Amino acid sequence: MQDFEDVGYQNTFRHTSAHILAHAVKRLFPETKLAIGPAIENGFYYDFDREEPFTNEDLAEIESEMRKIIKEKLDIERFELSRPDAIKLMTELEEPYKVELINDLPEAEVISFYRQGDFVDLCAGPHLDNTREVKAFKLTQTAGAYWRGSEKNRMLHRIYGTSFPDKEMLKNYLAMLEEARKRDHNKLGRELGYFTTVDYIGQGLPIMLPKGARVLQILSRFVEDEEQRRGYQLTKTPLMAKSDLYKISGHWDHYRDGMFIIGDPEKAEETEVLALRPMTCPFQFQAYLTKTRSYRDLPIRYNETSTLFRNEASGEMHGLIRLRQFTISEAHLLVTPEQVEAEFRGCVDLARYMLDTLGLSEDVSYRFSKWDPNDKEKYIGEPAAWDAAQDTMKNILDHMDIEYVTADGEAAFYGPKLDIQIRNVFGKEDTLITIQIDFQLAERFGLEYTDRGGEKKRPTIIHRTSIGCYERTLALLIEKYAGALPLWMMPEQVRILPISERHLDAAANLRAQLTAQGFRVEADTRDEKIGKKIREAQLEKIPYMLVIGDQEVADGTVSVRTRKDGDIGVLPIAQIIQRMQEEIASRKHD
RNA sequence: GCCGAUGUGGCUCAGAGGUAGAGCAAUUCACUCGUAAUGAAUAGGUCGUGGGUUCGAUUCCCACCAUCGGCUCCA
Repeated sequence: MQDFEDVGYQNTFRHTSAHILAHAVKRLFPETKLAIGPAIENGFYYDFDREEPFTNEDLAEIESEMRKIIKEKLDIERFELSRPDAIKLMTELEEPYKVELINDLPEAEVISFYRQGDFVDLCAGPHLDNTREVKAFKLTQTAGAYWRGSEKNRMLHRIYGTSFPDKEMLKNYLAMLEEARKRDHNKLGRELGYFTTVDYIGQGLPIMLPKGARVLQILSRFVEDEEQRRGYQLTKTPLMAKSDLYKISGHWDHYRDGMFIIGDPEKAEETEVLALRPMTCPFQFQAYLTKTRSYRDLPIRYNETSTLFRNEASGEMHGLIRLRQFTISEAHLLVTPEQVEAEFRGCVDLARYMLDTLGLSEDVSYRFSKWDPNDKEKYIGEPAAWDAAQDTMKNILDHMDIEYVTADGEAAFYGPKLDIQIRNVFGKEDTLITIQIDFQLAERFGLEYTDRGGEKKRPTIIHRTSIGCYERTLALLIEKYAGALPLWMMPEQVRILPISERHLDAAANLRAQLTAQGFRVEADTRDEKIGKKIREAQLEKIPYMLVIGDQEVADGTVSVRTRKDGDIGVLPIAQIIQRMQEEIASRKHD
């Protein structure tokens, strides 16, 4: 058997699985039209066009048909056809999507097909030799998906599945998914009391409960302090502005669907039209514009813990990951062309420092997001400015030890981005941090500085975040640590557990003592058995549980349990304080 | 926005066309307790919202809202 760790083989394996899926669907529902069915990271899918969506019962039926096809041990054969013959074959089989695909293939492309029994599919391959090799598979879900990924096209029915060379591997994979589900911030974050949502408040507008709000506060204080150390100046700018501002920035023309607009743009002559801010840039630029600037003043680094509002489409919201209102560690750096590289590096360095401190470094990858020169709707500015900004960024990236992938059409509307992508427990990727170079907005806003020789110049603008959007970061932290956040950012660090009523005073005293030392500490003073109090504290992932009873009161000690190591013994209070202080100071994470 | 699923007390879940249950949690009393789940009692739901069908709906139909999984979009 070949090595399943080999990505090439794995893709071949999953791709053949997709063909078996399509084969089964065609047997059971012959009127179904085939679209495409690739291997993906953890499995495969196939898109089908048919009137009725697939039900769970259909899936079970398809699975058993797939089992039959595998048992039939069908050989998989490749053959090639000329373009006219290929089109003829697919037309005969009434597969319009395949015909469309063939027509779009480049002139020189070899057009190949794969056959297994009575099933034929247009396919570049490669494939396994025989259907029997797919020993273990499972259809995991159905979903809608647009033909060729465009919302202008027809929505097809997609079936997702996964497959492995043996049953044990499938079982392990499904068990891993089950574990990931337990860490899902959207479930765990609610259970642990970090946040909630209310249907009459609306989508993408979470209530941050005391624990969640506390973590956001801890993180933002940490970020603001660190940025101050690195020469940033904090601003506090309005959450909304007149439409005039966004007309200058380009948001009005290029981002209006993404904004919450107050007032009626149709009656702009008579009434005020405002919009909640989707980004902070134009506001911080106004701070720059308050006086004339010299090259000696640059770089200027404005940071802000900035709440933004984006009118995301209704189906986009998800837990704390996609919101309509969120708060981001925002900054804009106004720099001379000579300073761009050093300042950009500084931004990357800060982002990496943040990721290290949070313990997320291993989960990220870097993406160089460029514009799409053909999409005039989405972007502002001339190709020359884009080329300059992209060349500058590429040059910097290539001189840093950063491995990155390039993505076309992922830029912001005003400039290219370095996106730091993070994978969550399910392997799903999102942008956590972004650093952008902008050669456009300085012109639009008339930002300038006087250069050494006395001439007026445009500063280059770096847009960046250091830790990303706080809510999203919290979501990833909850998943990363399964709710057991590192001590320094834990909303409740210590819980005191008096064994009986006669230890309540001692518990209150200890609580006061620890609070005075700066710990976030609570006491469980309910009339409950000690075992139950401990159990509940464990479920809440409280890092330190201090049990206090007769012996401890007499000796000035506490019985210490940690969520990680369990019972670590009876220690003098001073000693446990020192231990916790050291752990907090080191910002240790497991 | 599109496709699909879901929505019963704080949580997990039963239930059925005739006006709702269980366990855990909560409250009270007893027990004053050394690593969750002692006993007794009490309270808590117009079954997501609004229409419609029906003698009657939470259960059937429609619309809307929210949540979840995808697509598209995006921090």
